[in-house]
Amino acid sequence: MKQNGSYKTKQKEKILQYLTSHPSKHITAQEISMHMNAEGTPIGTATIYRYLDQLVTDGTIRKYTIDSRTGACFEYLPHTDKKACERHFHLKCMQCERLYHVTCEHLCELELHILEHHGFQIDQSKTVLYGICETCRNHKN
Amino acid sequence: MKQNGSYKTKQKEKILQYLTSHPSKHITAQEISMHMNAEGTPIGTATIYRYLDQLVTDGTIRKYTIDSRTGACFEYLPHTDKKACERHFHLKCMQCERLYHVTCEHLCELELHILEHHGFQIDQSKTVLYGICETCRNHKN
DNA sequence: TTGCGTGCAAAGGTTTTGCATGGCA
DNA sequence: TGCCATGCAAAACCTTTGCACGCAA
Repeated sequence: MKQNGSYKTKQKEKILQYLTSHPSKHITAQEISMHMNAEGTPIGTATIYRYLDQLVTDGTIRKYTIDSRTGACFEYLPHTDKKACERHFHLKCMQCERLYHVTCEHLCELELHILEHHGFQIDQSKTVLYGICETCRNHKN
Repeated sequence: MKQNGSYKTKQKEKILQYLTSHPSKHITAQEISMHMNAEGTPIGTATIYRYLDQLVTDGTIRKYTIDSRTGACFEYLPHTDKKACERHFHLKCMQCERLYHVTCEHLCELELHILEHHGFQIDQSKTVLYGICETCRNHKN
């Protein structure tokens, strides 16, 4: 019987603290590494990746890749109340990095449609729609 | 005055031909390489990446990165008309990790609705809907 | 003590770069 | 003939893995 994440360590605490103190922000493994070096408490790369993997698995953070050149990004999901986020979708602005919570019947219809016509059951808590928000589009050019 | 892509070569022709013959399909640089090997006309990795970069820049193909583990994917955009609703969304099964491509007017309507009523312009290339696919739900205990 | 966690180094993979050669115009 | 394009190899990356040691419980 293998149980991951059963031990509490200083490394995990520091990494999670860094992630939670920057909610809705893109953070790479490299940034975490450099931050820890700057703090005088370096953490091995392997440890960082292993712990990030655990956090992704248990849903604490989300992993995505905008560009393969810069590598994967990780982002803390600030909603502790998972139920509160069950009934709405998330819109993430790629420019200002703000996260919008949208509750809309269109989205519920969409979910139903995809389930009925495409056989796919969407997990709203894991799904983020990426794009550009109104504010950023207005400020453009 | 530097001008990229000013020369027409056999390598470029073969790569573009392969991409256009598989519209709406995700193709990795590695797949192109292997395909060319199988065809008896191998093309250097660097050449493939350099040309793909050009095609992304001029908008002929689109670059996706669903998973940093497998690297970037490229996809031919069959329609130059941007307002055509022929693009598609991605459904990623969290269980079998398969990626589904869905072209559906409901999704296009959704995109339009979110733009008009929520002021948010979705970037389909970055957006992945997570959930469980039909096959995995049927196989569930 | 038990067994997970950590760090180091090495390996594995994708993508980029330098440089000489090849090929289009 | 000019250059850009190509190919090879090496480099530069990000990420994973193996192994011995450290540390939480």
